[in-house]
Amino acid sequence: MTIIRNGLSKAQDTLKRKLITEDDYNWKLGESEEDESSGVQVLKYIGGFDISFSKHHPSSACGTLVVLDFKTLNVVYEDSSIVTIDVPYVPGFLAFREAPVFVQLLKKMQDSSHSCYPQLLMIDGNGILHPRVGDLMLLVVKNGFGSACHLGVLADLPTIGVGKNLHHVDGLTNSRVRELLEAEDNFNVGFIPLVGDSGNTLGAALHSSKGSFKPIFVSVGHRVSLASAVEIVKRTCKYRVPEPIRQADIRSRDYLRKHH
DNA sequence: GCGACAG
DNA sequence: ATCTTGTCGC
Repeated sequence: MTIIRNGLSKAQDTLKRKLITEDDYNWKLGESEEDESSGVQVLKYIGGFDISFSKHHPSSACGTLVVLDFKTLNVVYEDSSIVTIDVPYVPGFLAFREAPVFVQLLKKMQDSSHSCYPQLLMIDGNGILHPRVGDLMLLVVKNGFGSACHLGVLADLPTIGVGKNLHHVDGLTNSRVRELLEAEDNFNVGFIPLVGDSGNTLGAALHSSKGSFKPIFVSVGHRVSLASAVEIVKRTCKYRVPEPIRQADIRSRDYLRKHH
């Protein structure tokens, strides 16, 4: 197992060299006034990706890519694919299971020059809120490289990582996060920065919808800042899980049920 | 040594 | 991730 982890870590480090953790895109969030009429690009198409697995066939799964209209949150594109996944799940290396299907679905959309190709993707898993994988050429590793980072680099698209559970890393534990959330002295507008023992801000915990005490964990995937990521996630939450991910989740499960 | 460990 | 019914509440 340790030999496997070493190989996966090395592959992760290679991709990590391309990671960008700041805003790097040519559109805006389309606040109100200066929208489309002013000529600037506005964020319109947000993609969501998820995989569901079969109960009796653990190696067969369904990957689903959806695209939603940022403003209406309507699903404007959907594509699912049944695949065989033999790569085992190893904590810290989730992306290696998801990457093949993800790339296949995205490439299909790209090749067909679809009009609603996503400007940004939301991934169910973490971004830089992820365990260290070792030093990178003597450089200090400032953050991890979760599946949202991994898929973002592969697609060369901005990505946001959204976890439903906390992956304990850099001293961040459920009890620690609970303390931070309860100590709402930081009456931040709904989210708490997650600062690890290293002093780095790895993500944010936020109560995304009214009826959920359980937070979601947002972190930078690729080519977006944490501030932008949080803002975008907030705007796409009708329920606890942001719509792009929720829709991909629901539809991948449905598709798998119908076709297996 | 033991437990923890995204989906 | 997946195994799973009802149930309490807005």
